[in-house]
Amino acid sequence: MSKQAYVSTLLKLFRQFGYEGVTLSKISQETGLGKASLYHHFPGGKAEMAEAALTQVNQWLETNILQILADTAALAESCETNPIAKFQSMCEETNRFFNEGKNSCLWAVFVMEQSSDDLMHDRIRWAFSQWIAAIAKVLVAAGLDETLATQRGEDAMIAIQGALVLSHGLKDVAPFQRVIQQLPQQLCQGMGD
Amino acid sequence: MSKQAYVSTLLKLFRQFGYEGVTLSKISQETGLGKASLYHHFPGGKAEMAEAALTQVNQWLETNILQILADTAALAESCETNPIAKFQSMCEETNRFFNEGKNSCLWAVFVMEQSSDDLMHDRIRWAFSQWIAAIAKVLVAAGLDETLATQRGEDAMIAIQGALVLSHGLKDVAPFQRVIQQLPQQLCQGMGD
DNA sequence: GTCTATAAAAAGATAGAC
DNA sequence: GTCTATCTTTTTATAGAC
Repeated sequence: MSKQAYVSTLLKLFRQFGYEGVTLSKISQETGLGKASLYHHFPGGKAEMAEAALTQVNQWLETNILQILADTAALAESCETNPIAKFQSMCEETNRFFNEGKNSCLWAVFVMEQSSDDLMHDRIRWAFSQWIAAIAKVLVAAGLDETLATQRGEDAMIAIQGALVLSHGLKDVAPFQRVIQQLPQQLCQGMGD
Repeated sequence: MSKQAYVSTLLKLFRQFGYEGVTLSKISQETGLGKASLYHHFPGGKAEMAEAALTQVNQWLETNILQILADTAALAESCETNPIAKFQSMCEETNRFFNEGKNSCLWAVFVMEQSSDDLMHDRIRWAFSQWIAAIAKVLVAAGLDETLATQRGEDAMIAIQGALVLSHGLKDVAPFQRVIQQLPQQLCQGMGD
């Protein structure tokens, strides 16, 4: 089992139970590693394990979301008039990442629990900001006003995070599914359609 | 110090740190009660304390939100054409309850953390459902299609919960403030205006 | 109703053998 | 790189005096 696989297990646990809800015993059980072995891979203990999980999420954001949105190749021309295709790709990735709404968001869990120290919280804030800015940049390139573009980026974040909370609360992924499906249109409303 | 005051302290702690993040030591510190005294008031221990906090939130919902929305007096006539005043009252109450966006939502924290047992989760699901249904009922009374009305109720929940998450993530209450301010209009869009 | 004292269990973390 | 064994601290919870 590779280190990446261990981190994936950590991510699964932390986003499911929160930082305080995860114990080394659970981690040991899920990874199959003894506690002492966990400290070999993560000398900083539980805190370092949570950081590793956060790193994986932020890397997912960079690789699978920010890159798509910032991509100026191929679709560039049509995107300038209507970037809906980019937002559809973004939503597909997001839907997959959150397992159709059944997973929770590590950022939300850590932030709501106030378990993250200043350094972690800064990295979470960075993630939210970057995602919003990347959406806004696409919309500005398509001709939208900058203030409105940023607002729509925020609204997209709000919709995704809120839908995850509601779907978990209702034990029904339908709200999340609806949000994911409507989001591209909403982001592009009033544009070249 | 009355029992209600203790429960308010419990609510403050649980929504700030989550179920697992709160320890009896913290509770003892914040309430000024010794641990043994806490068990006098809440024989069921930490689980019962969390239930009491949830009860207080759900009672707030019934008293300050559901009642306003279901109220058929006074404003009834004008509300039939445009219920925006009711939604403004709802948003004012919500804004106060969440301390302008600086508080988190106990439902969201418990649900995301998966700390709540089936019974608690059912009470949280009830809360979400009732709030959504109450909004939808107002909109239906004002002439909106039932399916669309329910969708708008869900969207309101999504907006509130998502804005809380984002505002905490960004350490900036502006997104929550904007959502609260825009919500009444959004709920009533396309109606008697 | 509150306290001191204490128990019992579980938590995070380390030493040292293999 | 993984393990067993152990340590320390913290946590939940209780007994019993006042």
